[in-house]
Order: sequence, then structure tokens, then C-alpha cells
Amino acid sequence: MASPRRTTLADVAQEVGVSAKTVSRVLNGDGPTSRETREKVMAVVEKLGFQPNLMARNIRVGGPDSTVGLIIPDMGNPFFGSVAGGIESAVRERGLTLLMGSCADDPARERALIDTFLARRVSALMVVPTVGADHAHLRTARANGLPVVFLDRPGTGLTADSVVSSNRDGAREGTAHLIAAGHRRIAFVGDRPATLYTRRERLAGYREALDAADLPYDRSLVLDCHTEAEAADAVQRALRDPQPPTAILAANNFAAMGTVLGTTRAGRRDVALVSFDDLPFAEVLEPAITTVAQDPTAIGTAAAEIALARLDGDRTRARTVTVPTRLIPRGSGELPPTTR
Amino acid sequence: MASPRRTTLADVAQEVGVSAKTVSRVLNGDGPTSRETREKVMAVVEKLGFQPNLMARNIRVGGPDSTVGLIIPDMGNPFFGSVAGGIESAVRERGLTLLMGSCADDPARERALIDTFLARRVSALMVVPTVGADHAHLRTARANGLPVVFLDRPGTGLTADSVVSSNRDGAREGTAHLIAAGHRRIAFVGDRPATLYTRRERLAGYREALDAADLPYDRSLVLDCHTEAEAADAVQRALRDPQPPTAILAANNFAAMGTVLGTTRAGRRDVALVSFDDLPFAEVLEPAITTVAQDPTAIGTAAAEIALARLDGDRTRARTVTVPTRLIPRGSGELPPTTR
DNA sequence: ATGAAAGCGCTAACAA
DNA sequence: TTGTTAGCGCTTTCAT
Repeated sequence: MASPRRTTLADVAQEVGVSAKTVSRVLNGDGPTSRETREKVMAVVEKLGFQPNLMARNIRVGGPDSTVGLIIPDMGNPFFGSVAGGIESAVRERGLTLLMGSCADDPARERALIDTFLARRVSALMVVPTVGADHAHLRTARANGLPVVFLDRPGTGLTADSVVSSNRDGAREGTAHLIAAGHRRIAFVGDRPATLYTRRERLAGYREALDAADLPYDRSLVLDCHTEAEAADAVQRALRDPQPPTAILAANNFAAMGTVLGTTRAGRRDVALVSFDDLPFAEVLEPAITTVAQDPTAIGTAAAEIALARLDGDRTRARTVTVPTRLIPRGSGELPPTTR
Repeated sequence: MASPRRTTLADVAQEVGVSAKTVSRVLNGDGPTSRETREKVMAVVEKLGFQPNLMARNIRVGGPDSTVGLIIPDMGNPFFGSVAGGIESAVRERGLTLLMGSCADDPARERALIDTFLARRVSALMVVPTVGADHAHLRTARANGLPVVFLDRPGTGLTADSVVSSNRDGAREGTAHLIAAGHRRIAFVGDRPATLYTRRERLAGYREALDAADLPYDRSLVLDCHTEAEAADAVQRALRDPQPPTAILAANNFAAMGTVLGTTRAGRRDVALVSFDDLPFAEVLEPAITTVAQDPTAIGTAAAEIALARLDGDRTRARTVTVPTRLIPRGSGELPPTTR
């Protein structure tokens, strides 16, 4: 029942007939070792299935572990997958391994994951902050030299590096695109809660575009939803209004999917849609959806670069990197609507 | 420049004026401690921002780390995100933390990640095997009591627990659905390489359905593709054939997206489609897409349950759990095609 | 309720 | 080229 004690470096050493340190030298390739010893050691390592205990190593060496921790709010969102991919390829070149965990939109869980990573002495910590989370407790770790980077949204209660999309500009451009096509009643479908950073920024961009065109800001055209289903319902309801929108700016991918669902269910093909964040089927839907594409991979890469620079001793003050978005016109919102 | 040595348990002890062991007792709540000591210790811990070094703890305690490792081939695929979510919620109840890494479809990278997790003494290891990877080297670890579970596909070179979808049955049902609607030329759009487990199984199911209906198996109707773009091209080409398919079974989500792209670009709305793996917009597209839905969360949960049972001492032989798929008819493939 | 000493698996520093 | 000793930060064991 009790599993046999795991093979240790000492076991290997004894079996080979050398000292532990020699085995260590062979495995880590630091000190000089004779070709013969090397071969014998490797053979025994293989035979015994020895796996060095990295924790024991790290504890002795004292430095941080060769991992980078990433915490995301939701595994189901492919946006974060792409972000992670960007980080991964950047840190891998430095021999670091990306480990990630999801907190499932739960601030307490985010805190627990942060502690887990800190306790395991990651080299750097990347966090996509969850709504309601506070990051003041990271102050000490950061002060002690741990690079901390916030992605997609700035952290709360802690000034640290962060990488975000050009939310405001992107939303402004997207809205302006609809306005240029002649729309005057444009709904904004955004995430909840309304205090969410990305939501606030994108709403601000939307308003800037309205202002620039001297269009009134109508609070009733701003819809809240956290899920695709909610967005679909909200959109269907809005379309039944006496003064319905003729176009919609969906402020994130879920909102956009819900919007498509909602307009489809309402049997409406004539509602123009611009989506913040690219969509899998943007090109295929009828009409094809114009998007304000983010670059999640670039966000990840930028974050990794900052973290690596910090590891290299960069002690300049915290900066915020803005990754530009790109408007991809795709039919929807391009032609003057029939209701013009 | 050199960051100050991190605060240790001993630092806290000295500051409070007690022994290290006492601080340890307070933090882990094992031995008895006076209320007064507890408060003083906690205060200093807070003040110094002390983070216990879990590696040092684990090394002394000897047991495995309180983490479960998951390796997936691709972060961009939301399917794996859902699988991870299933694992997460199941292991969390046991106080375990899920850590995952992506190998980006690279067998060498998978190997490195496995070694990383082994070296960090995870409690259990879950792997979605990457094409070309071999898992024989996991034998020792498994023999020493480490639970190893393969997801989505069985591992190579190692008999271990695995959890898979009912690929064959699902593909058969999906194909039968198309046949029942009157289709006789049904294309199969599957992943590359053709040796891929899921691809093989699903193709087998497709063939079973053809056989059952006495339809011929036409090799030219089997299309290979690893990306959405490849699938789109392949489908467009197939539709230009003298004897084009009237229906398509897409064997995974990328293939399905590509198929939708391909048929759309070809201006064909009359091609019936059944997709293995549910799609974001299945319901919205015209016509709505019938899917053979997998249950990725259930796959994750099942895998976690097996691993936990192993941790509890279950030493029965390796088993394979099959998670059923579910046919969701949604218009596409329901009505007799015009070409009947 | 608390402390002292020993030791987990490994490597730094010094020998030989 | 190799071995020895000490010690990383923590917990175990045994004392008090």
C-alpha cells in the first residue's frame, strides 16, 4: 500500500559507488566529470528511474523556481488561451516554464492561487485580475523583486506593470464605423459589472464616438450582460423597443455571440454589428461581422517581455503597455442600413 | 540590486521571540498554541509579509505536492479549457490545485513538461497526449504510485487510466442522422495525421454507419486537415468534384468551422453538416448545425475522480472510461436535401 | 504550551 | 576529477 520511498540522489550515488555530489555534478553539468563516471551515472539514473527533486534543489540554491505563474479568470474563454500562448513562447526561450491556473471568476480563489504560486517561488507572476479581487497583499513580494504583471486589466490596490488592449480607441473606432454607415441609434452591449475596467474603457470610447458625431448618449441603449444568454435576451428586448437600435457595438466576444443569437432569434438580419474581440465565425455569418480585433498573443508576449526585463534587473517604475486593436471591416456596418 | 533575502520562518520566530517550531505550529495548526502566541505570530507574519516556502515544507514532509499537473496540446482550443474546468472543480474539493501547461503540439515539449511536473512532485498527472509523444518513461513514476490519467486519447507505450469520448458511437450516430435524411454521398472531414486516435475512431464510426446502410465507402470523400483554413479549402475543392458530397461529417470543431467557411465561400447553403464537438454558433448559422456534442467537463471530472481514487489507494488495473456524446439535431441534416 | 536537535534531498564551499 | 561538510527552510521527534 505505502509506495516505496522515492529514489534519491544518494541512492543513485550508492549504486554507482560515487558520492552524491558527483551525481549532482553529472546531472547539472557544472563541475568536471570523467566520461566514464558520467556514463555509469546516467545508466543508473535510467535504471532506477531517478527523478531529481526540484524542490530540494531550489531550496538549496535559494533562487526562484524556473516557472512563471499565470492566473486567468476563466478557462473557457479562448482569449486567455491565446494570451497564455504568447507568454509561453516568450518565457520558454529563457528556459522558464509557464504554469497556469484558473480562478473561475472567484476572487478568493484568485488569492489562493496567488499564494500557491508565491509559496512555490515562481520567477514571475502574471495575473488577469478577477472582478472583486484585491492585490495589495502582493506588495511585499513585488518589493522583494518578484515581477508582477497584470494583463487585460490593471490590478487593484497595487501599482504594477500592466498590459492592456487599446480598449477606448478600439471602441471609438468601431462605433465611428457604424456612425459613418449612417447609424444614429447604436446600442452598447457590455459586460457586467459596469465597473469592470474593460467595460468602462470601451463604453468611454463608444461615448467619445457619439460625442464626436454630435449624437446623444442614450442610457437606455446601454445593455448589461455577463453571459451569452443574457446578451441574447437583452438584445431581443431592445429590438422590441419603440425606438430600437439599428446597430450594436458588442463590447466583448460573449456579448457578440449573444447579440448574434438575439438578432437571429428576432429574425433580424438588418441590424448592424461591430464586435470588440474577434469571433470564430465573424466571416461566415450573414452579414459578416465587422470586428475590433484584439491581439491576445501580443498581449501575452508584451507581458512576458516586461517580466523578463524585470528579472534582468530593470527597476524603472511600473509601466502600462497598450496593445493596439485593429478594425476589420467585414460587411456588417459597411453599407447604409435600410432604415437610414 | 540583489533582492534582500526572503523572510523565513526563523525570521518570524526571532521577531516574535519564540522558536521556529512554534511559528510552524501556529501556521499549520497542528500542535497546541496559546491564543496569545497565535495572535503575536500572525501579526508578525502580516507585518513581515512572510510567505511560507512550500518547497521546503514538502521536502521535509516527503509526500507529494498538493498540486495536480495537466498537460494539454493547445491552449487555443476551448475544448481543453472545459476539460481543465472539470478537473479543477473536482480536485479543488480535495484541497488540490490544478496547474497546467501547454506543449503546443510538440512531443519534446510535452516530455519536458512531464519532467517538470514530476520533478515538482505533483500528486497526480493528467495528460492529453500529443501526436508523436511516447509515455513509456512514465512507467517508473506510475509504478511508484503516481496516478497517471490520459484524457481524450490513450497514451502511447504505457498502460494507464484514460478517459475518452464515445468517438465511434457518436460518429456513427451523426452519420446515420445524415443517412436518415436521405444523403448518400457524405464526406468525412477529419484531423491529420490519419493515425490520430480520435480521428481513427470517428472514421470507424462513420464507416460503420455507411456499412449499416449499405452505402459504399468512398476514399475520395475522406478529407484531411489540421486547421480551419485547410478544412475550408478541402471542402471547397470537394464541392467542385463531379460527384460532390451532399452532406459532411466534420470530425472536430476546427474541421466544422472550416467546413462552414468552405461551404459559405462556395455559396452553398444546401450542404448538410453534422459536427463532432459542439460549436459556438451552431444554433445561429443557416442552417443551424446538428452536432455530436462531447462533454468536456464530464471528461475532466471523470479523470479527476479516477486520479483521486488512485490516491486513495485504488490499485485495480487501469481502466478506460468512455464519456457518452449526445446528438443535438438542429436543422442541418434534418430535412431531405434538394438533391435527393 | 513550547523548545532543541536532527534530518528531508539537494548543492555551495572547501578540501584532497 | 572527486569527496566532505555544512546548511537551505522547514517539520519531525523527543524533550521540558
